[in-house]
Amino acid sequence: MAEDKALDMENTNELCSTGNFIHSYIQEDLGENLCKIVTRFPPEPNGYLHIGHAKSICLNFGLANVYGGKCNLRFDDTNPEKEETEYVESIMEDVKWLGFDWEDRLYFASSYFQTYYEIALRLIEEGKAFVCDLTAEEMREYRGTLNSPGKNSPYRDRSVEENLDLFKRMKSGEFPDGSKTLRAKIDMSSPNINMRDPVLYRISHTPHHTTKDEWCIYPMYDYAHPLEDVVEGITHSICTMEFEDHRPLYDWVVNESGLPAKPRQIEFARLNITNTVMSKRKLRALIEEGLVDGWDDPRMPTISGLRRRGVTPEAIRDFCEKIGVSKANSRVDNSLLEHCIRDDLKTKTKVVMAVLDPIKVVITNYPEEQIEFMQVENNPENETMGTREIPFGRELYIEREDFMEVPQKKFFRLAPGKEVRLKGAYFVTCTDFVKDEDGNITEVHCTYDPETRSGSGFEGRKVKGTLHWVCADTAIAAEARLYDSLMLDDPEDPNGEMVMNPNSLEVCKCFVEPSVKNAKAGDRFQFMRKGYFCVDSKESREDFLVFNRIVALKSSFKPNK
RNA sequence: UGGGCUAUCGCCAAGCGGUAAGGCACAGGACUUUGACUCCUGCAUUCGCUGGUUCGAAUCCAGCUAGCCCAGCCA
Repeated sequence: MAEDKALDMENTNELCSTGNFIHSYIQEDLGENLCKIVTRFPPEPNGYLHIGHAKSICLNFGLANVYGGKCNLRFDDTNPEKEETEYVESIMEDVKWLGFDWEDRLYFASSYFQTYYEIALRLIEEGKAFVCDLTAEEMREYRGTLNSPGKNSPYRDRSVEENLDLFKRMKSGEFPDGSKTLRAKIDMSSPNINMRDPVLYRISHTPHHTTKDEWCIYPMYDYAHPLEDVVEGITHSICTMEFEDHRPLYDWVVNESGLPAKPRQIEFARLNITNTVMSKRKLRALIEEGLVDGWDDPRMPTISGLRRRGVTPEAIRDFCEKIGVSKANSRVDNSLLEHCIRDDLKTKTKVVMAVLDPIKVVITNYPEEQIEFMQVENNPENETMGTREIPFGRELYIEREDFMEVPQKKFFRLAPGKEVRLKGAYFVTCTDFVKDEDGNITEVHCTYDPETRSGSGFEGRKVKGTLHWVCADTAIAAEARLYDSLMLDDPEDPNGEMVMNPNSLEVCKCFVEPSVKNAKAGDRFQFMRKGYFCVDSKESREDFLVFNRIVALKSSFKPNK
């Protein structure tokens, strides 16, 4: 036991130098009488999780893990108008998929409704809360403005008895939505608007996703959240910056709760990524307007979209680690996410050949009807993945962009008279090509040099370019979906308009080598020189594979414009 | 014109009074049967600005400036 503790301290000391500011806060607290921390991830089940939530998940579960504490999953379901069971299910699936485990600590704010109610009753008895009859509009007027203080509600001085009576009747359903609220009695002249007698409870007769019509009064976030934390014994309540102004109210509720726990609220800056829409409101609108194929459209920055796209949880976790945590507004470059994805996939995917934009190649000196099998490594960087055999024949497909009738300078690929290596096969030299009446190239003719067979040890001469290819007779026709990193034309449109980038999805009729024939939904590959791909889990069929490009490979080749 | 927060390389981000970590991006070069990967090399005499304290300041003090958040019976 003592040993464990010593080990823990050693770990935390190490973290001192590399951790973010939250680590220092926790270490301060740990130094006093705290020996274990408890954090929580508290989503409202009103939509699907996105990569911004992943940052919070990694932070909360990660912190608990580092300090030998626990992290709860808690649904902040205090607003029946927005919440649905579909969302709680998807959120649980996503958190699990990301690799985190809340064990038996799954909580719902809604399961504490009775507790909140009892505490509210006590607050009323202590003269710290009152029932207010002001309409929403009147309340806004009484609240004052950013620059001027508010004034007390005319209902502020009701007697304890009257308040108790009214609040109980609110609960029993006697009053319509919006007719009354329960408010904290704090300070209408506070420079912090959150402290100007904030609403604690409102009336809503909308059925709730778990409690159905059991309640018609619902606690507000500012009242419920601190209580949830106190009840669960949360030590560090980590949230985003916009709640910083709410902290005095959070602390007020914690103190008035009468419960011993004293959670500390810590705020950090939410995640923004270049070219990426992160507003839940906008993501929902995209779906409602039918601009995307649901929450899991592979272009979406949702966890389910990233998953369907083929991004791994490891890559997302690595990304969340690399971006750091601070209080400064920031926008992380999308290239960092892409880097994390490639970095994770490079040693764990099989490298296969697929031609996305095919042009036929005829090896004129190769025997007709002949097929030979070439052995290639499944992943040159990971020998444990073994080798496979791929067929080679007289007619092949190569990438249209790998041939140029008039090559630009430093073009290492095929052009009349030029020799290249076909990966895993032979050197071929372009001797001729065929054009149709519109001037489009329809066929490239080459000769091959039998001496140069891959693996033969041929050293006679070198070529600069190596092309991927597939054998025309045995190739499998498939579909590849390429995604532009820009989903919306202008993700930060100041007017909030959402216009899809017309190139956000490009569908290619492609050919893949026969070895991928039995690929299953979710299987990932590197298509040599083209990027990482994943078999689509929704639309791929056994007899017609559909691949999503997860991310392209980097390239220093600059095509002339 | 109230309150809160933030400001270190193109983008993130360490730094906590002893003389600017790291990652991404980018640029060169080596290697290469992926123009990928890998490997080298380069990339802030300077920390929003101006003063001050100090032997010494990104770090302390003062004053500015800029950006973000707050006036839901949303979270």
